[in-house]
Amino acid sequence: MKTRKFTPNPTSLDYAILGLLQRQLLTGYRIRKIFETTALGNYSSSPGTIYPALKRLKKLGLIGQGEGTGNSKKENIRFTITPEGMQMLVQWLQRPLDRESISKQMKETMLRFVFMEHLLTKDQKTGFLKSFISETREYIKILKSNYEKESHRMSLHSQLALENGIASCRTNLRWGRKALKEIENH
Amino acid sequence: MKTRKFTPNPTSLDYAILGLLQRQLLTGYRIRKIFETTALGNYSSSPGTIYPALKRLKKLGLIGQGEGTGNSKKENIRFTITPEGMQMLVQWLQRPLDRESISKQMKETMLRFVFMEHLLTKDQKTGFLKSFISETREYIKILKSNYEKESHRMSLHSQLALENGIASCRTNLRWGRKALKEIENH
DNA sequence: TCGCACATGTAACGTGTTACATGATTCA
DNA sequence: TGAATCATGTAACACGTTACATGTGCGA
Repeated sequence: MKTRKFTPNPTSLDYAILGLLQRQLLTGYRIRKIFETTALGNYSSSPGTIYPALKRLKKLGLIGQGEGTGNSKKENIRFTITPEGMQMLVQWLQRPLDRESISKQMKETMLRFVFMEHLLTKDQKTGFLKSFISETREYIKILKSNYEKESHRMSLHSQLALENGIASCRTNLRWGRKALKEIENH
Repeated sequence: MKTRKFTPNPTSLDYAILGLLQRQLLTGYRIRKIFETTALGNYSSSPGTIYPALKRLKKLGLIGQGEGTGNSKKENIRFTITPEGMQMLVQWLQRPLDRESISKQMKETMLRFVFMEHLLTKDQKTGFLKSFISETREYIKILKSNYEKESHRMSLHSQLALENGIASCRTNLRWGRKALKEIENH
């Protein structure tokens, strides 16, 4: 619903790829396998998704080809992130958190949290978490007042669903506080 | 990643619309407003999403036009769900829960939970929750063993992200047990 | 040598997003 | 009368999904 520019911004998937490439050189296939098998792999691993994404990232100059250290054709470890790609990634990581980030885009938010570890300063990271905490607290308030005002009018299942939403946010809030502590003590 | 038929199945959005229409007659605009304002509104409310969706649901015979009780042009309360639409909706509600439902598609799963209230039998509803509970428990086990095996190799932020995932699942598990109790006692 | 995992791609298709357009009704 | 909201739509575009195609290298 946000007004975005028509010139297409990188997708969440694009950032996920950049984030992976920031730490290690990978082939398209490796990236697919990571999305397929790991917990972060919230994204599709199908070739029809990954290869076109790599293509457009390359066209935008955000990634480049690292020449295969190529004895066999196998380990042609391929893609590298470019300085421009790095800049893009960091910009994404630095975006302020809003309501959507914690209500509808928690997975993307967690991804940002993971990727920022080696790319942002300690202050930026604790700032991120503090903002996460306050936004979440705020959101819980809204959900709760909503619950109190409407629950008598809501059906049982709707009530329970809303309770689930509130409980999830509370869990996130606790997690945020814990994470903040751990990061503050190095 | 599931092998789906090429003939397009209804989207999650389509089911959301059917679910709303099951309880009340609504105009396209009303539906948009619901998606825009309510907690369930995980879906886009833009006209470019809703009106084409309504069009295709109508073409599939899943919804129909209720003639406006039309004094003014305003409240031409429009769309109704057809028997075929009802059948589709119920089939969706009855789908067995799998790992994806509780790991990646929690919002859709909650939506199903809300819509099944008046459409499934008590046994079906408790069955749904029992299945939800056991799938979630199973998934937590996997995440935990993953954590124990890998955490020493993982970076701090990755560890914390995984902890968030586990905590979320635990919250869902607790919620499931609570919901089950409430539904079992009428 | 048979099959499987590795590895990369592409074409067709449907859907959501953005952006723009139009007109009616309500209310200040 | 003019602004805001109600109400419906469409065109261009980009993206993900499905399905198919192709070829290499390795181990049984």
